[in-house]
Amino acid sequence: MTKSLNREQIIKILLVNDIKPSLQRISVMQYLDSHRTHPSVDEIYNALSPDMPTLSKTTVYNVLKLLVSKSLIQQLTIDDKKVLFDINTEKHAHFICKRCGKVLDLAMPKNENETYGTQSFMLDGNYIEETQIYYKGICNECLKKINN
Amino acid sequence: MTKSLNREQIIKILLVNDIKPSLQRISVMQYLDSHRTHPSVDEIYNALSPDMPTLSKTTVYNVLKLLVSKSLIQQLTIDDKKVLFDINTEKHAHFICKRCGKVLDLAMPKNENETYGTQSFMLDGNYIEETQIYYKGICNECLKKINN
DNA sequence: GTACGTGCAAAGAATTTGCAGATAA
DNA sequence: TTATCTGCAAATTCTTTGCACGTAC
Repeated sequence: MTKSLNREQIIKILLVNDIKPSLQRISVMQYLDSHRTHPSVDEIYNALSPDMPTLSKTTVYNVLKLLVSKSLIQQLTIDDKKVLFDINTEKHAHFICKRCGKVLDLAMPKNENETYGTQSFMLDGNYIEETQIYYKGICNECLKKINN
Repeated sequence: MTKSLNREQIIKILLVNDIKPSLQRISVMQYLDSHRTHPSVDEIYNALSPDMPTLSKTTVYNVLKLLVSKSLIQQLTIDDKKVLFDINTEKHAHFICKRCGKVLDLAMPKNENETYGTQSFMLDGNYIEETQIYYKGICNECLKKINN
């Protein structure tokens, strides 16, 4: 379904959004595109660091902030310990397992898709730019473990 | 609509939930009941501290954690700077203004109420205990300011 | 007296800031 | 050159932990 973006496609996306395609920015985008696991700043930094020895965490913070401001990626606050990131594609809800901490993508509830995701709309006089649905509970796998 | 709870009612709620009604716990509950503004730990501490000089922030953290674990209050992670708390029991969505940081209650989107709020249900094999909807954008008042 | 509750001080973790050097148009 | 981008170190903020004292049944 979702196909990984190649380097050229990522550069194009950055350019279209008025972002200079530095190596660091391309790398963060590429990482988020190929790892749909809602990584934290730390995970992204630790993953990229080996191949980019001079990379600093500050830069990862800077890049992520920039990408969020351009709506290329989404910031998730579902985990109260750390902020997570998700490359913006199709609208979906997020589920966090209270036991193992894993974050999963789930479909948006039915009959709501028209108002959810990244498009903007007015609600009670407020301008809504973003909608996030967070589910919290116990995941499939943890349920099995508990029953054993 | 929503009526403020008196001290006796709060004590009863705590007792029913197997919580010893200490002065600190009553005070935090009472504060959350009478201030439906989604306060942070700091705001609660700063508000109660003058009348309870020995109160410590650790205790506020402890009390809030306990109340959340008993589902008497809800923890909101809509603001990526700090965790917020809400005693409001009726199902509703939350909106945060990206400009002024204010958090407002908004109605749940239509045709969804049956699955949202605090009741549990299964979804894709996962056990959902909690559902939160977060809207982010620019509030009514900030929109007016911008247009001036 | 035993278990529980509270609160101080310290530790820990996540994020931001200030600034200097590197890079690119 | 002139802006922007990067990254180190330090600072800041939020939250948790360890532990000792207090309190209640």
